[in-house]
Amino acid sequence: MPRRIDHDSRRRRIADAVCLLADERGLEGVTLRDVAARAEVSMGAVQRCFRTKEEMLVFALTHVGERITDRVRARLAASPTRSARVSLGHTLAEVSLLAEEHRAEARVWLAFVAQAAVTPALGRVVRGAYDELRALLVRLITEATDPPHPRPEREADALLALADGLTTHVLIGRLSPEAALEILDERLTRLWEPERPGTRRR
Amino acid sequence: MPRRIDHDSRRRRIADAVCLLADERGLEGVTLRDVAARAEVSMGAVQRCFRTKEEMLVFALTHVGERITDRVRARLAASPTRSARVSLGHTLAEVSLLAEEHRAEARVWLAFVAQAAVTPALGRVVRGAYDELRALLVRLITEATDPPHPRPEREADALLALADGLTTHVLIGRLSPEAALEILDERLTRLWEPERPGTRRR
DNA sequence: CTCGTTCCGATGCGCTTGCATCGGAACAGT
DNA sequence: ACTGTTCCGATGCAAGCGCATCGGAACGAG
Repeated sequence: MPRRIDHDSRRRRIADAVCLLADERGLEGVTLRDVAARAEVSMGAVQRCFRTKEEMLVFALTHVGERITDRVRARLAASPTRSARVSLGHTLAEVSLLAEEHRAEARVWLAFVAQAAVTPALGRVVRGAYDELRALLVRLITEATDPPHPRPEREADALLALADGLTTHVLIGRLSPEAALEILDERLTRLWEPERPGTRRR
Repeated sequence: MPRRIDHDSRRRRIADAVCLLADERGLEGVTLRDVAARAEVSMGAVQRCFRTKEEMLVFALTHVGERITDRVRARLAASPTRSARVSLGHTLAEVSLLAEEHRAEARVWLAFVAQAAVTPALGRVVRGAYDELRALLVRLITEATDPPHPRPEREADALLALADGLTTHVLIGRLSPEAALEILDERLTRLWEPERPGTRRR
């Protein structure tokens, strides 16, 4: 048997390097050479781990996606005693990557999402991550409302889109994280208001 | 005097070519040569119009941004008789670029926004476009609500972020344009409901 | 120790990139 | 017709790209 190398850890290491570079210069700034340098491995090692650049990007994207969804789940599991409303709020804040220390992750995610709109392979991964988050939100919404929300899926889609948009606007410097949190919170508050069409309309 | 060339129209022609390519392959697929070919001019012409590639991208981004804001304004001006609620709805739908024929524009915008998070020059342009749209929304919200909305700016930010997020999710194939419209519409309906905290909360 | 196998660093190839250069085409004024 | 000015197509260049190749290092089994 030949020498033992932990491929998985190396792949993760490379994925982290991809994220670092994508955060600094965007996805187009990610080249095999620079990735290898950042991961402190040779180009040959990178090529052994991933047959093509796209394969590497897909892996890195999956890696980030899992890190995010895992963190969201963990945060949820860590405080099961809170009210459903608070859980939902914390979950959404986590999804929005508003914390300062996750800003880089948010930039990377945004870069990947944009590319995912034109690269099918990336699109599948991105959709997978969102599907997972949505399922989680659906569950939270159902648990949190009494009587149960009539369309938790629709509500989850709305919240997910809002969180995403807020992240983007924070990233381009148009919104402060605090403002984004406020908006998210206000939106959640309305979740517990019954619909009353026909009032105060011009 | 030398031969007369309409620089502005050529610049716009080149900007359109940039958008076409960005739509197909993302921003990294935009190269000077391909742009020149798509615009059916020589590379020399492109270089004469824009000193650097970044200058070209900034111009193209500005071009798209103006096209979008202009269209939104036009749609608003074209039907001043409608109720404020309807105007707001149409405006937001336009901002979200949900119409099939604007899908390409949406992809281009998303690509630029993602890059804007790491390229200051692009960031300024993107922020400018959003500022304009926000001002417009603030005005519409103020006009549409009675009594006047207490924080129209915050509301405008929320709507803008939601519209943006919805656009993104439509682009990656997670939401149908119809679903996005529904979410937008429901969100608008709630604009006319008074806040009633404390009800039906678990 | 000697294989047999697995791994990878170095190197190079073919191509593309953004950008600089420049000779000459295209005109307006005289 | 000549000149002066403005423009641009073609070409070249250094750098960087993704990827293929391969000799030898590293190690376990016998």
